[in-house]
Amino acid sequence: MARTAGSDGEKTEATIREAAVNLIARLGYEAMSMRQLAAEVGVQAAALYRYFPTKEELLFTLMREHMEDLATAWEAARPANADSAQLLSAYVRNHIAFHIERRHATHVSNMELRSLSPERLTHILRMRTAYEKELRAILRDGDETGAFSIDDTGLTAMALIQMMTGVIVWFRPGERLSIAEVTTTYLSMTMRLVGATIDAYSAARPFGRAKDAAAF
Amino acid sequence: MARTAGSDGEKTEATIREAAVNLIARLGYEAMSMRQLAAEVGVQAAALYRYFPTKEELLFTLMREHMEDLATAWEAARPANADSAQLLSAYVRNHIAFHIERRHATHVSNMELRSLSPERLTHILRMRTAYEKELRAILRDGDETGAFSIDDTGLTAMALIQMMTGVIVWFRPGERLSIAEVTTTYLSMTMRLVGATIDAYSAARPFGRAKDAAAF
DNA sequence: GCAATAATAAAACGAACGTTCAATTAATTC
DNA sequence: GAATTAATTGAACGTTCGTTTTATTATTGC
Repeated sequence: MARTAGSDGEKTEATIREAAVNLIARLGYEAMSMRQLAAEVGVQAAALYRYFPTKEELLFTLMREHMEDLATAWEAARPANADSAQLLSAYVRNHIAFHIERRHATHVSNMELRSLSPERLTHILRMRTAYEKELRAILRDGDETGAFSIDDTGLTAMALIQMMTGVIVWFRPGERLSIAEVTTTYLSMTMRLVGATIDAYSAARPFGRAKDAAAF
Repeated sequence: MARTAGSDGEKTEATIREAAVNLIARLGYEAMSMRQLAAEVGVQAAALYRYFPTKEELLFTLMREHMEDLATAWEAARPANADSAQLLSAYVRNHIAFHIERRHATHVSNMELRSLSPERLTHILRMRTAYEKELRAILRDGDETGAFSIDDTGLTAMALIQMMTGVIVWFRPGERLSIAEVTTTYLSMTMRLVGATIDAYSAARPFGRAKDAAAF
């Protein structure tokens, strides 16, 4: 009938966020109804509007925070005083780890862009572009200093990001490959792709050849 | 009012298919209404049901035919009596050309899988797996004969397909790069990625180095 | 030109949608 | 322990959805 015993706004909001990410990832934003989300949370649909004014605002919040978290993770993972190969290695490691850990949120951020209003879409795309720009800068630097040999840095950056993000499509934790094995193989493919010199390549991977990934 | 002057079933069906691919690619399957589609075709919503029994059957038809066309295109493009590098080169060329040419249909086939019933989803995934299997076989052969040097053929196949299909996300005809330039650069990246030997690499690319792509 | 058939319109169906509003109860404050 | 605030319910609103039914007109075959 009304306020329920033990109800807590903060907890409810966190539960909504979590349930929304999972439901949208599974069903898609348009296919998920507010009533379905409410049922998952264990609440009536009207209660959701205490935390998010509209369905689209809920989607936008999930996406914006995901992009913010990605930027924060990269800032923390970015090594100081590192050469091109080390920077690229750190970028790849962080990207794969982050996206595997947040498969559902990534799925939402990649697939539901068209459900955003133009202004909100621009906001998210700007954050995404800023993140991709970091990779382009690493590739350009490496190409100029001779650490890499790249035909087209812009195109290569897009190819790398699509290749890495694609992991979430097929990767399932606990199956044939571990996260460490996948990361090592992707690092190997990345270094080959950018034409990294052997020295730079080895320096960025001090733990042996890719074939030994299982030893991680 | 009823049957309109000059109306023709075959033409109407073709128009529906075309409009549906474009609308679904732009708005998403769930967001596109049958009334919207009908308006685009220039017909009342009820008329659509003369050609497709349900909305989902329409989606499935678009996807199935897209996958059939992809398989057919590869059969035609596949060279006989070719070595691993030539086979891989043909696969990459065909994949990129096909997907750029049918950006919208590819978008639909990749993004709207979750709107299919389990049986129809299985059907489409089976076709997709069969197509990907061809690439895995090429990579395995090349690795065994020494033409390539690959850590994990399954993982590499997925990475390559995601990288190549990703083209449709950012490529716009008539902008900075031509299809030929994009294809050449992707070929170069692919050959590096699989660790192709220089000989096999050059043999598959008789028109010079990737940097010369603009001359195409 | 008349019968048969193909192609469409117009209207309606029930169900589901996002959202709002008033009422109600739990927790907090003083 | 009364007043205030926080959290939620239940019912309802108008709209839109996919789909069906019935009637009507254009085209085709004889």
